[in-house]
Amino acid sequence: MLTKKGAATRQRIVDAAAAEIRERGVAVVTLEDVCRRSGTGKGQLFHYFPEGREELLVAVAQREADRVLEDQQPYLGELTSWSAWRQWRDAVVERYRRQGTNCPLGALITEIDRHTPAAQAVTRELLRQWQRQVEVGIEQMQANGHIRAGLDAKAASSAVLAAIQGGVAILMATGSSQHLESALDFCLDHLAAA
Amino acid sequence: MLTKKGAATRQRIVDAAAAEIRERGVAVVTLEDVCRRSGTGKGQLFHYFPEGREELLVAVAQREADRVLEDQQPYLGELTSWSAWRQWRDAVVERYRRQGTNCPLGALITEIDRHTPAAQAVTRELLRQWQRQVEVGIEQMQANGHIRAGLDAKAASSAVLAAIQGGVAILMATGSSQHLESALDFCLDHLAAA
DNA sequence: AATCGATTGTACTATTGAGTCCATTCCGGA
DNA sequence: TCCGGAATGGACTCAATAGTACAATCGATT
Repeated sequence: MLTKKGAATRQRIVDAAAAEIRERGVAVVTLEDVCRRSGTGKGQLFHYFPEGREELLVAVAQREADRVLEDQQPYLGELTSWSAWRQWRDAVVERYRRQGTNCPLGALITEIDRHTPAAQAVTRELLRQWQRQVEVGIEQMQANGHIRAGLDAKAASSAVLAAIQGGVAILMATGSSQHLESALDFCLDHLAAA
Repeated sequence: MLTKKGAATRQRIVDAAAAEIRERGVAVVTLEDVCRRSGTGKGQLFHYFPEGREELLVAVAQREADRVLEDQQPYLGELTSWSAWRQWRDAVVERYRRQGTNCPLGALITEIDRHTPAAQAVTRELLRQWQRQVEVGIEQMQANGHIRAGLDAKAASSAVLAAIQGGVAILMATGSSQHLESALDFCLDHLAAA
């Protein structure tokens, strides 16, 4: 029901849509743009995404969400020393700096979240996994005595996630990574003081 | 060139557009929806917003931006004691909780910022004023000895703004204000420790 | 009252873009 | 080789909506 060739075409469509959206914004990208860029036609697009545009956008959102976590590895998974935390911090800043003032995922969310529970699920799952990994990092630092054991790791990881999201949001709006850097440093300072 | 009656009509249009967008999302609101709700016609709309949809959206964004700061008063302007900071914190949480999972301003920004410098300016000006008021609050707390003088007020206010923005973003995505609260508490803790 | 610009209502146009249809081609297995 | 489902391409439909045209009305000023 889905040959190797078909899977490849489907992937080309998602890639093309993701690229178009990153470059020009979700609101202005049409299905024809996606077809042109992927070298396919409406036939294929609706063959692989029977629900049409919405279904394609969810697939793109999922792909972008996966990339977010991938781009933070291996640092995010190994937060066992202050130097590892700093490397992770730099990786996050660098990743979003490169992305510039476009936030494909953010734009997708504000556009489709309200209508499609599937898209909401993508967002929540991303946040959940991301925060969980930060939380594990904090617990490891507590285990080896670098952070006071009394600190609420869950609350602290919530704050770290919020700091990143906000820093990124401001980066999108202003083009400057200064807030993101200040916010992360502020969090690391407070963790180190604990 | 703009009578009292005309100004009132123009305002009705902006109000109607803002309400529709808050309730249903910017992507799905049409100019006819706005006309119907404001009791006007296309004629008026294009009379008062000759550039059409874009110009109207910028006006709505400006209005929403103004509300953001208004809703934090009088607390934001009087951050001279820890109890004032806590009241402000509660006002921010309450304000965004009420707004729920809709972020009219955020949605407007992701939809129109790329194309219209005017919209970018609205965002930046809001952030600038907001952060400046927080910074003043920190400086006041330093002046009366509640915060260590060595703290970099500009960096700290950047972090506070990012914490709020991120907390709000996560509130939009998940419906829970937990991250916003944790992030603000985390910031206040760190300020108090300084 | 006469005038003139501001204001208002509505019918109309032009475009765009999502989604459909269907004929054709490809390709792996019997 | 033949078959059937998967894959492909593109022309076509149809609805929605931004924006225009224009005639009618208001209301302040003289």
